[in-house]
Amino acid sequence: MNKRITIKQIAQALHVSISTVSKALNDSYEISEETKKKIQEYAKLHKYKPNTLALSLQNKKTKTIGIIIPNILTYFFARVLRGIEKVATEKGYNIITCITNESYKKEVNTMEMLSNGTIDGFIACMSVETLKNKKFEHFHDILEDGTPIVLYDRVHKDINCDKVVTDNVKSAYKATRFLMRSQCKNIAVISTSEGLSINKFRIKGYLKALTKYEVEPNENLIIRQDGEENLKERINHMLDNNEVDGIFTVDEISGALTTQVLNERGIKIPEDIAIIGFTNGILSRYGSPPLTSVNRFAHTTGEVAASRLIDKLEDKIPFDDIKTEIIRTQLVERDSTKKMFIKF
Amino acid sequence: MNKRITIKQIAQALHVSISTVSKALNDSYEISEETKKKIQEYAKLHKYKPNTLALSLQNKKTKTIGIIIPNILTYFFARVLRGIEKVATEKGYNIITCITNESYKKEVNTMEMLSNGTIDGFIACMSVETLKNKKFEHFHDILEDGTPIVLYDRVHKDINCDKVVTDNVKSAYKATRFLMRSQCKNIAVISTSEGLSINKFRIKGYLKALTKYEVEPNENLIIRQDGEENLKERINHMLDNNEVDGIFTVDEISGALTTQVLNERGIKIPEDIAIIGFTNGILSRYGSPPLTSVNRFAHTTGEVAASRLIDKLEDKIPFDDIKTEIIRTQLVERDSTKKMFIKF
DNA sequence: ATGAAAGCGCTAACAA
DNA sequence: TTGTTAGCGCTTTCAT
Repeated sequence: MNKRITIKQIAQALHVSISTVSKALNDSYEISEETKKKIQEYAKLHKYKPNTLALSLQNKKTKTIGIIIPNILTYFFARVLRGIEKVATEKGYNIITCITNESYKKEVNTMEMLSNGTIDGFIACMSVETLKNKKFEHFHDILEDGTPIVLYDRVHKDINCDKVVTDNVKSAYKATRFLMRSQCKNIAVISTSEGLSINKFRIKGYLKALTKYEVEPNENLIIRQDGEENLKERINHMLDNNEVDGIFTVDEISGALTTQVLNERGIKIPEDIAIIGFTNGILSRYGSPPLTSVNRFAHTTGEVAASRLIDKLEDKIPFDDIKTEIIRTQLVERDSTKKMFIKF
Repeated sequence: MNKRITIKQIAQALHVSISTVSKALNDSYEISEETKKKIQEYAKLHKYKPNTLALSLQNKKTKTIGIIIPNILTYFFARVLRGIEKVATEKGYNIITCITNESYKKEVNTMEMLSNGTIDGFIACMSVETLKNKKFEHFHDILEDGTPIVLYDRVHKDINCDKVVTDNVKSAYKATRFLMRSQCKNIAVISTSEGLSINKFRIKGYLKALTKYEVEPNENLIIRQDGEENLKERINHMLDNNEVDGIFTVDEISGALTTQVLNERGIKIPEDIAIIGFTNGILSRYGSPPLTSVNRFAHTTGEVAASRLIDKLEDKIPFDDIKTEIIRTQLVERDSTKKMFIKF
């Protein structure tokens, strides 16, 4: 079935040696124009394509990098992937993408599987499970083998490798301050997937802003939970029992769900309650109303991670030159926040 | 740097031959329990892992499949990928994902690149560009080489391979009929990315439903265009000049944008105007209000495609047994349509 | 029970 | 200018 032609077959057909064919196809100066031409034409005619596997085996380089993604349905990760993909392609690398579905086991399996010659390096984001249980053995093993890893978004100090992250505390601080400046007095915060330290950092930023501007934090205005079950009920409950005029939603889903609740209650956004979101994704952009939110430059995150890894693979950076890159965020103003500001 | 141990090194260390090691590691009956144990222990101790590349070169099978995705930010595709990923993993296959960004050139390049030993088969969705220009040479070439391809979502009859698709006409027909049953008299339809035949089929289904129930199609109620620029303006314009009480939006973005327009105009959904969407994704689910829509079972699409391909790779189906699988759709009722129905 | 040798497709040092 | 040979890491006959 497989009709792919090999160098050997060309050699036989043309009555030359294998190495002559190899050299001719690589346009070596050693080969006469005449035979070169003959061989190249024959190769073209028969659609010769070098076998990537054989080449990789030879060079000990596969020119492909492994990407570990916890959940491809998360818009942020999909955009990171795109960023990675872009620079990988530019630099002639393939990517092999694996989705862990937030499972520790899957993460370990795939990473072990790939680190046997299939890939030159990893760009990875840990699963929630891995992070919770702090089981990092597989990362240590792989790094020890000399395979570079760049971690993005979710990281941990116990893993000594390159990292690309968002400054969550600072960004949340700025978001909260923005609400305060636009005259919100009672600001709530909502966070799902509370298991992630990332989200904890965001709440930290929120608290920091309150403290800084001398607002007493109110635990009744802080909703933290793991999934999205009952979230709308909890929000309703909070609104029933508290005065709220601004809500900082720490992830996309929370933002969308909060919008739904406010709309259902007939509350005007932003006049009655303003909303500010985090991770400016599709839900923020296409919501009703579109949400003001903290834009995370997912694409840049992917680009930076890929560049860093490839530079390492190509020995432009020594293996043990470890760095953590912090990707800035930017507030994108849309219709869910008020336009009048207090200076302070 | 790379400390990965090879079979050869084990052989040297233990003063046995390479083939003995190979056999021992594969638990061959030819090797004495004693040496087997010795070798296996040594291998374990030194974390020996067989080199995947070498194995693939030998077997002429890589156990990896190439996935071509036009745009990873499209929720539908991301979900298909997940479905593929799931069955691939179950059956011991890796996937190597490539994003074409709807570019013909990128599609050709990556597919050619991969079809040289790197992958055993493809699961692909053509770029818009490819489909528009009807340039299918690369598919023909690859199929001719004996590399199987399963096409999903966007297909063309000139490519003779397995396909997994949605019945767009029928689904659109049902969606439109649903609106009519819920007492909508003047139903508009909105479609972006009109370049795709898929969307044309959906409009066809809409027209079919109208005709069937003796409603005269009105061109003023049909918006078709390629991107999302000015879409909101056009919708507003349509609403200014026509009586409309139901809108069928043929893709997720149209649905979200239509919702925004209606909300901005203070039009009540579904009392004044009902909306029904297509491709039940994140925007429909988390919109305000959540949209009733045609659910496309993206996950199933991916699963079916992967199963089919792998069956072929493992010779459970002959290469030239070609089939087109049609994945059914299902209407998911949410808050954007009325609950009262007319029987007809 | 163990080992030598050939080969998967290719490159590269060395010989001719 | 062309060819021979060894080797990348591994499996698999075929000897021993």
